[in-house]
Amino acid sequence: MESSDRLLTPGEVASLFRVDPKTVTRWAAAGRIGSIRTPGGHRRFRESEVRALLSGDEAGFAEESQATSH
Amino acid sequence: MESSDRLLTPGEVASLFRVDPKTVTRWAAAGRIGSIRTPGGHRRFRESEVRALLSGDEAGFAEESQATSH
DNA sequence: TAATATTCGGGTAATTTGGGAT
DNA sequence: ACTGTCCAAATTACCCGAATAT
Repeated sequence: MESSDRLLTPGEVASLFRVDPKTVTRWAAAGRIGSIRTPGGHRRFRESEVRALLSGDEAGFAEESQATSH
Repeated sequence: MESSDRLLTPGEVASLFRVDPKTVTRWAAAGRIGSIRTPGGHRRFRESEVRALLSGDEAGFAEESQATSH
C-alpha cells in the first residue's frame, strides 16, 4: 500500500540485520525479501518491509517487567 | 522501544557470557532472551538486552514456576 | 571526465541451525 | 533441569575483479 516508502541500499539493510551486504543480495535473489532493481542492475529495498522483518521476533518481546525485589 | 540498537551474533553473545553458542540458541528458543531472525533463519540479539543481562539486571526474569511437582 | 565508494558476479572458508546422544 | 559436544545441512562471511552510483 505504501508507495512513498524510502528505499534502502544493500549496505544499509546489511547494517540493520548485522549481516554482509552480499547476504542481503542472496535474500533478494531467493525471493526472501522484495527488491527493486535500478536500471544499472543494483538492488534497492523498501524500508517498511525491512523494518517489519526486524520487528518480527518469535516470543521474546516483553515489556520491562519489574522483577520482584525479592 | 529502541529498535535502533545494534545486533549481536550468537557467537558474540556466547563469547560475552562464556558459554557455548548452542546454549545461547537454547535461551532464545526458550524465550529467556529476545531474538530476531534473519530471512535466512539465523538469530540476532539486541546488544542493549544482552548488556542489561550482563550487568546483572534481573529485570525480565519472572518467577513463573510451571507446575511445581515438588 | 575523473575519482571514490558501493554493488554487482562467482568461489571458498567460517558460522549457525537443528536433532540426537552423553 | 541445564550445559557441552558430535554430526550433516543450510546460511553467512570474506576473497577477487568488473560494473554501477554519486
